Amino acid sequence: MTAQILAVARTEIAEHGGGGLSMRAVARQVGLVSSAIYRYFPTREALLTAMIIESYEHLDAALGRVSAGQPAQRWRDLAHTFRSWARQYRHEFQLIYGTPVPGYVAPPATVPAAAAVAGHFLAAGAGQPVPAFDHDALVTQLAAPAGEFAADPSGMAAVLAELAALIGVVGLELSGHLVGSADPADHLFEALVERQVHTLGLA
Amino acid sequence: MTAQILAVARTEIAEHGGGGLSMRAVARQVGLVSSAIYRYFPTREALLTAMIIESYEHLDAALGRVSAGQPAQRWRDLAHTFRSWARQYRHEFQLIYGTPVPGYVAPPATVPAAAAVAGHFLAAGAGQPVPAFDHDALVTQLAAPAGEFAADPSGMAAVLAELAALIGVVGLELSGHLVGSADPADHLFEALVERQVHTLGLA
DNA sequence: TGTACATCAGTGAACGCGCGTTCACTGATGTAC
DNA sequence: TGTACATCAGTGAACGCGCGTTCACTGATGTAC
Repeated sequence: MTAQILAVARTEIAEHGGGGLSMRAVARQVGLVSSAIYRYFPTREALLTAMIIESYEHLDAALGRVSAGQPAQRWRDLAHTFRSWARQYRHEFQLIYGTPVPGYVAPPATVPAAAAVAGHFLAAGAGQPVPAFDHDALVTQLAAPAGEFAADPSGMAAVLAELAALIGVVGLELSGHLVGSADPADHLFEALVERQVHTLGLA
Repeated sequence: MTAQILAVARTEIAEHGGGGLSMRAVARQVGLVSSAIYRYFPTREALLTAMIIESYEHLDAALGRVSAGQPAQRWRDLAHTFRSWARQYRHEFQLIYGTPVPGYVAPPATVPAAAAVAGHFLAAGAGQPVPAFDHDALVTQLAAPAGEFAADPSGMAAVLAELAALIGVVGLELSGHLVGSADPADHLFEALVERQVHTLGLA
C-alpha cells in the first residue's frame, strides 16, 4: 500500500510538480478516502520527503548502471546519463535540484541520498588535484568532506563546480531558457562535457 | 497604483516565492478589496508575467552598473554581481531561473528581458572563438543568434555554458545543496570564475 | 471448536481555510453644453 | 455658473473550488484461551 501511494505520488509529481502534490489527489487515485492516507504518511511534508529521497535513489540507480572504465569515458557516460534522466523525469529532477518547495525544509534524511548521487561524479572525477581549484582556502574548506569520499580536495571542488554546470545547463534546457539559442542542447552539452574532461584532467 | 501593486507583489514573492503569489494577498496588502486588483491585472498569470519581467530588468540593471574594463575583470565583476544579486533577491532569482511555476508558460514578452541579461555576459566573454566549443554542429546552430549579439558562435556557446555554471552553483548554494561541503560558497565561486576567465580566453 | 477480545485498515463527515474570478453596484471626479 | 452625463476606481457579496487535517466510527482479521 505504501508502495502504491509512492507510485501514485510519483505520477502526480510528474504531472503537477512537487509544489502541486496533494494528499487528497493521491488518496483519490490510489482508491482511498482522503483521510486514510494519513495512516501511511502523517503529513504532506512526510510524503514529500519520501518522494525526494526516492528521486535521489532513482537517479543514483541510473548512475549506478554506468559501467566502470577509463575516467574520461566514465565522466562522459555519467554526464549523459544524468541529462537523459533529467529529461525523462523532469519533475523529479526539479524536485531535487529546482526551487525548493515553498515552506519546505529538506530534513537530514535526504542528505545521504543526495551524497550518493554526487559520489558517482566524485569517484569518476575527483581522484587527482585540479590546478585551477587548488587554492588554499578552498582546499582547507573541503579537506574534511573530500576525505569522506577519498577524493582530492581541489578535485572535489572542481567536480562540484562541474556538477553544478551540468545541473545548470540541464535546468536551463528544461525550463526553456535555451529556446532561440542552443535548443536542442545536445551539441552544447557535448562540448561542455568535453571541456569538463579536459578541465578535470581526465583526458 | 499599478506600481504599488508591483511593489507589494515583489515583497510577497520575496516571502512566499512565485508559486505562492496570491491575488487576494496582494490586494489586501495594497489596501484594496480583492476584486479591485483585476482592474490592474486581468489575471494572476498577468501579474506573474509582470513580476518576471521586472526581475529580469532588476538583474539587468544591476549588471548594467558593472563598469567597463578589461574583459577578464569585467567577467569577474559580472559574475560576482550576479551572485550577489541572487543572494540578495533569492526568490526573484528563483522566479527567473528556478523551477517554472507549475502550469505557467512564460509568454514571449519575457524573452527580450531575458536576453538582455545574457547580453552582458556575451558582450564580456563571447568576443573571440573558444576552441573547446568550436565544433561544427554547435557553431552552425549558434550562427544566427550569435550574429544578433555580434558574438563569435563558439564564444557564445562557451558563454552560455559558463553562465549555466554560474546559475548552477548559485542555485545549489541557495537551495542548501552545498551545506556540508562548499558552503559558504565564496571560495568555490571565486575559483570557478577564475577557471572561466581562463576557459573563455580572457586572461 | 468456539467464544472474547484486540488490532488495525479504511470510512465519512466535518473543521476552517484561502483561493481566483465574476458581477451588479456606488460614488466621486471630470467633461460638455 | 449650473446642470446632465459619462467615466472609472473601488466595493461587497457571492460562485465554486480544493486543500490539509482531525475524529469518532465500522468491520474485518487475527490471536488467546
